Amino acid sequence: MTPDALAACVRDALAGLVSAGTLSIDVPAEVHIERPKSREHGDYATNIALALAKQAGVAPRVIAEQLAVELAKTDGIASAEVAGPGFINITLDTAAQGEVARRIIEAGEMFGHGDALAGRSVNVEFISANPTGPLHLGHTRWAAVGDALARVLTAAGATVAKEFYINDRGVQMDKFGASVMAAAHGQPVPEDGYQGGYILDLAAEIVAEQPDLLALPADEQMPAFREAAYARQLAQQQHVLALFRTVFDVWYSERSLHESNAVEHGFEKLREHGHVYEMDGAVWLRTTDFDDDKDRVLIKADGEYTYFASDTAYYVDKRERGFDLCIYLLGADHHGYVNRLRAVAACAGDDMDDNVEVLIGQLVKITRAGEEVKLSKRAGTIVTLEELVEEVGVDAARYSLIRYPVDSPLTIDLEVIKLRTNDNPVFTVQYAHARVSSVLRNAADIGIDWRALGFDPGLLVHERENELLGALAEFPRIVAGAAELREPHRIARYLEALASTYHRFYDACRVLPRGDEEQSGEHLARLWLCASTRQVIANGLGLLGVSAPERM
RNA sequence: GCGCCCGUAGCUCAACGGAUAGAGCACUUGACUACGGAUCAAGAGGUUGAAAGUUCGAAUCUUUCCGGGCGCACCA
Repeated sequence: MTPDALAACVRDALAGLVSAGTLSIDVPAEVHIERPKSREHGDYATNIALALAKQAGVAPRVIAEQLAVELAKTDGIASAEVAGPGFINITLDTAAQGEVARRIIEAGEMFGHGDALAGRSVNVEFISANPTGPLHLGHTRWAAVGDALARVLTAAGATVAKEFYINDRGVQMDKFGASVMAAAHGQPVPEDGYQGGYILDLAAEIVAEQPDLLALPADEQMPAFREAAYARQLAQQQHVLALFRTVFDVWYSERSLHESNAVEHGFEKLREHGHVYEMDGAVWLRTTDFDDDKDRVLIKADGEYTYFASDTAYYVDKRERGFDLCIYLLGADHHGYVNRLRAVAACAGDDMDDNVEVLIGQLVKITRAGEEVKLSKRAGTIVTLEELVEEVGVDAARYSLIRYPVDSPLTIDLEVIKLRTNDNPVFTVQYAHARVSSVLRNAADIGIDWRALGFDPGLLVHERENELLGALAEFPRIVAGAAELREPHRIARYLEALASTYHRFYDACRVLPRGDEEQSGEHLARLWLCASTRQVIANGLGLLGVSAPERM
């Protein structure tokens, strides 16, 4: 019996009361089933009687009493009791609870997957940095969270594409080119250029491979250096992200948007919907029709398209490529874009609540043993994605960035996430996986083929077994919730609780026969419980892009 | 000035309007003839920034303050 199945039982019981005339309500589509914090409150609890009291015009406890009687008759439910103001505390039959282990093993890697977002085609755009330098910490939070979000949405049934928009057009690119060119000539980079040491490295690489660039006429030389440096810097970003296990399905060049006339096309599309007008020699989009605080210019008085025009065209292009939900992950310094991006969707004739979502992530602060690491481009103390991975490893970096909700500012201590102790939650979770793997290895070594032998779920009667089964049964709901709320950190928090629950079980319940002890049904049932725990931890870590080691 | 986000244990942070606000670390005290002790058990630690409101019930929703972060281009 899973929480979802139990919710269906509660709905059936309500429908029964309604048709019998004892209750006068509309049977709700959703019944909230929760796992009580206190074990004294049974395996599951529901507040449905409290929620329905007003509509029914009856005291919540009265509804609860009637419903509890019905529920207690249901197969798989051992008891249903009314508590407090009208909660119903439900205890399952041991066997009904234990069946969860079988379902997990049968579903394998698919356990936790659902169909809540089936049929949705989702574009998740994140990072989208200029190709003018290395990816830094601000990008890194999204590299981890965006990738995990895409995995979670996929698990919820959506078709997902991860997309990186390359800002490869405009004055920043020219400054980048000019900086590299200056460095190649051994000159100081321009005042408003890019200062980092990587510029010198890029210049040296390019000169070594293409020395003839230095001899080009002045007006051809900067573009030549710009293009050579662009290619190398983009490749470097792609390489680093691949190491970080964040692999994009689409790298979309802003230039290509202009070269394919998509900007004109997007502009025409907006014009068709009637939100475009001219004023002071410029062409504007009336985004104030849809909650933006001011209208935005599409074409400047000098006839040039604005960057905003690219954004609108890019949105139209995504929709025409078949995505019905465009998710943008932006840093807090871009929160002013939220309303205008939503307005763009509305101006293009879309539903700004359904076709577009903008998630804002707060900034990341780095400390080392409690001391803040100042991030300064000029002083060269920027922490790059590559450096973070070199220092703490991919697993610790990804996990540490994912386990916090993105709407609060985050402080990460480099010393802490390197620790291989409980200070560092990623190791707690990975250790639990390694520990359970070890038990299963030992079982195989002494010749127990648990999978072939099967098990009796009714034997899992220990309190710690019950806790663990309950925690495992939660996983599909956790995944669905993380997808619906776009909050992958829920997976991490769940895994930490599951790891802790497993350790408590392990401490109290001997799994394998000792010495010359006979192998019993209890041993087998516990092995199935272990195997299903390993499966769920592995599935959860997989959603975060973190490895699940068999040994550590 | 206008707008968005945040404020929870000493620290880093959880908690889709639910029951006694929870974890980890740090602190105190226990459990090792160990299926991986990288573990477990127990204790202490809180006026959820403040005040009012909404309701059976508020850290969560509303309003007003206080404090912190970020943003308000015919830049990209």
